[in-house]
Amino acid sequence: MVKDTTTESIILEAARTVFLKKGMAGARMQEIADEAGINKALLHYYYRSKEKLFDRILEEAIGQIADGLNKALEEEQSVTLKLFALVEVYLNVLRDNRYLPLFVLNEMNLNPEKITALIERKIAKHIPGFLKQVREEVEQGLIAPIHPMHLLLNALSLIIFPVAAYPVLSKIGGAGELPVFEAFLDERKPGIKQFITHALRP
Amino acid sequence: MVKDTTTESIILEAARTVFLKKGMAGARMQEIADEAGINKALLHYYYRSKEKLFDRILEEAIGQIADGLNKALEEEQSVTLKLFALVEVYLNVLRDNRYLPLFVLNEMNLNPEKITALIERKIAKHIPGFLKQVREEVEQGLIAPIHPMHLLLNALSLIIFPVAAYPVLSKIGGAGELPVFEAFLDERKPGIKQFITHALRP
DNA sequence: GTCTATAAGTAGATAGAC
DNA sequence: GTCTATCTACTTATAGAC
Repeated sequence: MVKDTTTESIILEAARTVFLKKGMAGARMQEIADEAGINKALLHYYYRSKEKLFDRILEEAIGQIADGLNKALEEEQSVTLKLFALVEVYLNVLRDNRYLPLFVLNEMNLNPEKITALIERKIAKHIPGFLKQVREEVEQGLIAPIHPMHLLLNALSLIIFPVAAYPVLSKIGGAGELPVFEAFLDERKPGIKQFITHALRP
Repeated sequence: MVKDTTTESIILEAARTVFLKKGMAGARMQEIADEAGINKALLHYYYRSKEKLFDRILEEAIGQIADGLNKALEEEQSVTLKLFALVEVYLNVLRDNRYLPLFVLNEMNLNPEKITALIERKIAKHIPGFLKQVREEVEQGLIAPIHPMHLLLNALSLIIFPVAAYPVLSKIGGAGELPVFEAFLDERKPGIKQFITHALRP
């Protein structure tokens, strides 16, 4: 993969870094310019306004989340294996984008209309099928009875929350300190899988 | 409970509403003044600066989280019942403060030093004891083997994430719509308890 | 395309009347 | 204590030289 070095992509990379960490309200065009090693005027030359630049980054972020969900749920597999795939896919994405969840959740609260438009068509492709599959496996006695939507929610919670909360968690760990971020994620993978597996035993 | 109607408490209530929803960077003193039905100058009369007012709200918010955790873990009960208590306590708090988790997580990312100082002494009182208890119950075969810290983390994830993500989740629900917020929380309580119970069966 | 300089608008904070 | 008016600093955005 050749790294893009055009001014435009350098700006996007810088905008990603700043917006993801600070959000729309907290980000400064000056900081993005500094991060990109250019000046403010050039940002406006490529993207007319802060909002347009932000929208670009936001759409990209939602795309990552949607892609992960769709990729994990589209394969023809058991419910358990689909959830395992979700663990793998998302934790790999989050390893390089630890601010992604908080960023999207935040902007959703501040600007529901904007995100709703982006999210509805991208996500939800494979969700109804997955929920149906859960109901079937429950009926067949393959997994313990559970509300399908809550199962998906539980899996997403176990995957995403610890990543988003890592900075806080590392402070309340008390005696048993939390390992550094990457090692922590490596621990979570089997931890989550085991927890889900146990919970779904019939 | 008699509602406090002093100017000071009216300001705090307004600041709570605005800061919790928009964060430090997104909040505007003018908006807080409007919400309180007073003017900007008066905010500065009571709290010298935006930051001082914000700090007051932040400390309060962290207090709520710490109190919930301590209250749930301090009783002399089994691991499972402590986690059940955590579900009850937190979901009751979050019912009236749905922005609480995102608010704290965000500000932690933006200003780690500030929160770290507040969090370390308040939280972590009962956590080491709880972790030890988990290890003991595992050894005694009362619950399935699990890493104590991950169990606590899993419980917190299942409780908090769906609340924080509710606005997004209600959009990706697809066919099976999510119920309104309060009803959703009522569903989560037994849902989480069941999931944890199943996962911990030896 | 990229820069410097600056305009225009906004937000936090203060002065001073009542 | 509470208000109106104002100051100062910051932020986005544009004009115009190179």
